[in-house]
Amino acid sequence: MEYNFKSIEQTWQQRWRDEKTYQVEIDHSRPKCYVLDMFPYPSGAGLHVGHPLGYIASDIYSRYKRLCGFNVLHPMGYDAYGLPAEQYAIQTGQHPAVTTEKNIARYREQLDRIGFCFDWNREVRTCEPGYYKWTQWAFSQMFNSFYCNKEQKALPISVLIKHFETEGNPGLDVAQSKELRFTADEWNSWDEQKKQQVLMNYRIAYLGETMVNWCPELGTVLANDEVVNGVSERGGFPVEQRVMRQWCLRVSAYAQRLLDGLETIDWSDSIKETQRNWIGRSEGTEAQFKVVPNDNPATKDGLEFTIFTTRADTMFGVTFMVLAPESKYVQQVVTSDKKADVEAYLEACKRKTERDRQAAHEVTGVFTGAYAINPITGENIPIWVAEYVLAGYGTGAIMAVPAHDSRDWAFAKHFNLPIIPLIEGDYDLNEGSFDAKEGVMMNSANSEINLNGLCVKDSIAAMKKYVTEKHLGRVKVNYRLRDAIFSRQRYWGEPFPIYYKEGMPYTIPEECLPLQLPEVSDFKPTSTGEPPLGHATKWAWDEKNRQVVDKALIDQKTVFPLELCTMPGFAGSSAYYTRYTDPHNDQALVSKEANEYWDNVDLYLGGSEHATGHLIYSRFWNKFLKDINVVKSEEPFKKLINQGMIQGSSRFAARVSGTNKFVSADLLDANGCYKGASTDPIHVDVNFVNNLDMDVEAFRQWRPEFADAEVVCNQEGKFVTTAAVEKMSKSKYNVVNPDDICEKYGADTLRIYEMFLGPIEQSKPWDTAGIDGSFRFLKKFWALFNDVAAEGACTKVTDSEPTADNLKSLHKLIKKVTGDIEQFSYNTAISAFMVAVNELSQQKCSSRAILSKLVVLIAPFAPHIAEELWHQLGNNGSVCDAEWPQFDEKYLVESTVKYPVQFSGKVRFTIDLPADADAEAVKAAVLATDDAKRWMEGKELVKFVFVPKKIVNFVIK
RNA sequence: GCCCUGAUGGUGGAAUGGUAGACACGAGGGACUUAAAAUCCCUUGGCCUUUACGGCUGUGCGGGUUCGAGUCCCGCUUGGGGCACCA
Repeated sequence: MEYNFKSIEQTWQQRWRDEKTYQVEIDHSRPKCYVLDMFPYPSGAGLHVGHPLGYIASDIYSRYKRLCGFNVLHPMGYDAYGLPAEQYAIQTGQHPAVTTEKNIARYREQLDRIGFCFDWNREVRTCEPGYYKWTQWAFSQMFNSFYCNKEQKALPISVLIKHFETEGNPGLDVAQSKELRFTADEWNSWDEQKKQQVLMNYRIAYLGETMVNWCPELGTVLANDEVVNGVSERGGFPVEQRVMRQWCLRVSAYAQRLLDGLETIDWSDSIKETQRNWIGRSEGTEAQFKVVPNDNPATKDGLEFTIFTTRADTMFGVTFMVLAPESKYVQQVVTSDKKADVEAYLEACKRKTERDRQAAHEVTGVFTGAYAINPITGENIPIWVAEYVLAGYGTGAIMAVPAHDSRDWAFAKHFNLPIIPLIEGDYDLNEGSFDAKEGVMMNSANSEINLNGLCVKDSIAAMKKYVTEKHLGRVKVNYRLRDAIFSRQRYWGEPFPIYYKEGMPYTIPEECLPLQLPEVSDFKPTSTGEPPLGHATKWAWDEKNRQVVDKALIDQKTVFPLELCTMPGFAGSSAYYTRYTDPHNDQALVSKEANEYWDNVDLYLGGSEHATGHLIYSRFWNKFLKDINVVKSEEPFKKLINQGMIQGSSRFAARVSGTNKFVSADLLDANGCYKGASTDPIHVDVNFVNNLDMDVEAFRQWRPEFADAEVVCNQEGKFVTTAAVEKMSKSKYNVVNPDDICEKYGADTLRIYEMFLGPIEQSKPWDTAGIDGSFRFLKKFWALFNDVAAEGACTKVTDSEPTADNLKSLHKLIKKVTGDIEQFSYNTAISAFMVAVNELSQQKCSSRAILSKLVVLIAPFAPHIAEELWHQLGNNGSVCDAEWPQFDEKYLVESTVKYPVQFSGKVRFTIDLPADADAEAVKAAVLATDDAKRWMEGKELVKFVFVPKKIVNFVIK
């Protein structure tokens, strides 16, 4: 019987569907294991062979865990809302709901062919009302919460209101947009609108007037992680800074918890480091500087401002101060004679885009005419304004120490300001500053404090203590992490459950969710920032009747306008892992029971490109859900593996420049010229190139302009192309479709080959040529059971007793494969299979006992062939419910072991020794050999090293 | 500039500090076949003398630790990624 992968795979995929083999339920008799893939955007291009890489890896792990007795949750769904889906819809001129539906169907079809063990009963789609109800619900919860720094958790906003009513806000330690001061009496005297305004300062989901990344081309604002090098991540369109009223999530309140949590999870160092950089914790000191009164009225009554520094030790070297152009202190300190200069400078700064500012790096600035008093030295130091100081970080003001900060140094040099060295050592301050946080202090003493002679680390500590005790400032931690901008002026996203009464936002009652996305006449974004939901006619909230009504009714007393923006892509993807554990629940995001059992994700697979986006937002979202007692774990993803990208391997045909003449690459000279004429490499479709040999006929048929091209082949009549590794993409004609591979080789071969390609975390190019090896392996595997020439199933299997060699091969394999799967080293596991299959076929192993275990071992990797053989062997049920074979050391014990024997580091001979021999016995046995006698002659034994089963080593003199 | 990662044959890649190059592709040679496909066997890091089951050399470069280093330490070169006028 031949290995007919096509019918095997069809049969079993159908049976898995019919018998709901992969449907799982809570089962308290078994431990759970939650294995998750990052769900895909159903893009219009469909899957290429790179996409399933992570899915295959997680599928193997899921199947393995199931065989080990775990109740495995392995779901899949679609991240269908958001920019990519909408952009695709706009490009194709169709409604995003239609294209999304179509793309999902295509994705599903492609995924099904590969034989995954997803529980499709738990599928979620972020764009379905039953799903986004809970995205909206979570948003409402955030709106109705604030973050208490003392308890380090979110609390209901009602707690805060109660506090305001009785004590006002002094003494509160909460996360806030800006510092406010008011008493209980003041609070109680305010009207509803004013109270709502104040509360907005504390809500976790809040409406803020902030500087945002506005992308005119996409017609929407973008979060920081969606902007790369000043252009949009999607599309690469320019992004400008604008102040807009936007919904924001107070992610920054969770900065410390996001940082601390990294210590508790099993993620790669690089991705943790990326998140640490993104959070950007910086511990330093805030210090107050008094402004010397000048002719600016604001300075009359002892104006002071606060700076932030990580180098408190350098306060003796401050020679000037710098304010950010946007700092409110600029207007308050500037003297009348400098006012015009300063205004001109601020105007010039405003005109620059974020991108100009990032790229230019020129030294610019202007003197305000004002002076501040250095609290340590008492000296007057000039206050400048310069754009190198950022308003958004720290306090927007710095003390400049040009001797030990390169930016301050460049500024001082440019404007000829004094530079005072504070650290001993031979560095040249004419060349640059000495920035390193090391060395011994000097020039740093007054009557109260003396840092001279201390090292930098100690003097930072000493100065912090001094500043705190003298009430000159305080220890302060700053984070780079900003609040997430949560509004998008786009159509295809979750509507906010928000309506506006007297200009202030209110949430739609929980029972009325979901608030469904309305139909609109035109869903395209506008460059002015008017959201497409503005076109919706039935888009107003009737507060009394608790329903969505026509906008025309807004004149009525109880009908109010609804929010027009929608939520960003990451809204729906932030808590989807929780929803999978209880996907059909319409009473809660997740039931207590489901969360108690399934808890968080044990293994999460996905690309590292989400390090500063989804993986931060999800962690934030989960922490919030924990604070409001919806989930029990602090972290959503215990272990994370970032699969590498599969790159394309492009092929090029050389075309003589300016002609339609193609020349085989081996006929070109070293400069790529053919008979003196230069050539250009032209992308050709990899699907009609075998290795480097191009099918000329297929090439001619490929595109009409090549149909009558002149093609010069080499002497053997072949046309040779050149190759290069590039991103897999349509425009490079290097896309390989998994469907084609499944058609030609089968899903099992595809799975094996993708895993065999290399470590899953590494990026590597796809090369279809190598797949034959994996296909051959499965054919050999099949041939262990079936005589290909004969009729009938499992004709080669007998009930004979396994031999010692059979058992050894099997148990060696069990040990290796088990260990490798646990470590996600699938490529080496497959190598071990190849070795084992070769050994067993050489041994002519026919033992049912051995072979049925072999089938279980291969099941995670090649489930279809495993299922087929499992049944041919006469088993009932699915191989999925078999038991993972246990490894037994006793079959591996060898009677003798070959040892390489070295004398003083050099290998000289090998010797057979009993496997259980101890060091003394080995030493005696080796020394008794003729070789050893020769090497030992006239020498003295200095040291003897014996590593069991590894090596025997004599050091002689 | 700071931080994280990687560098091993023609290629993808193996190697708890213990015989570097497993396994696979490709290439070369051979068997079977009218032929092709499929299958099977041998060779395959480099360089020497081929008389061998032979010698030398070899994991980006330069040092070090060790009886022994691809692996550990120090200093470089270089690819990839992150952060960045963040005080």
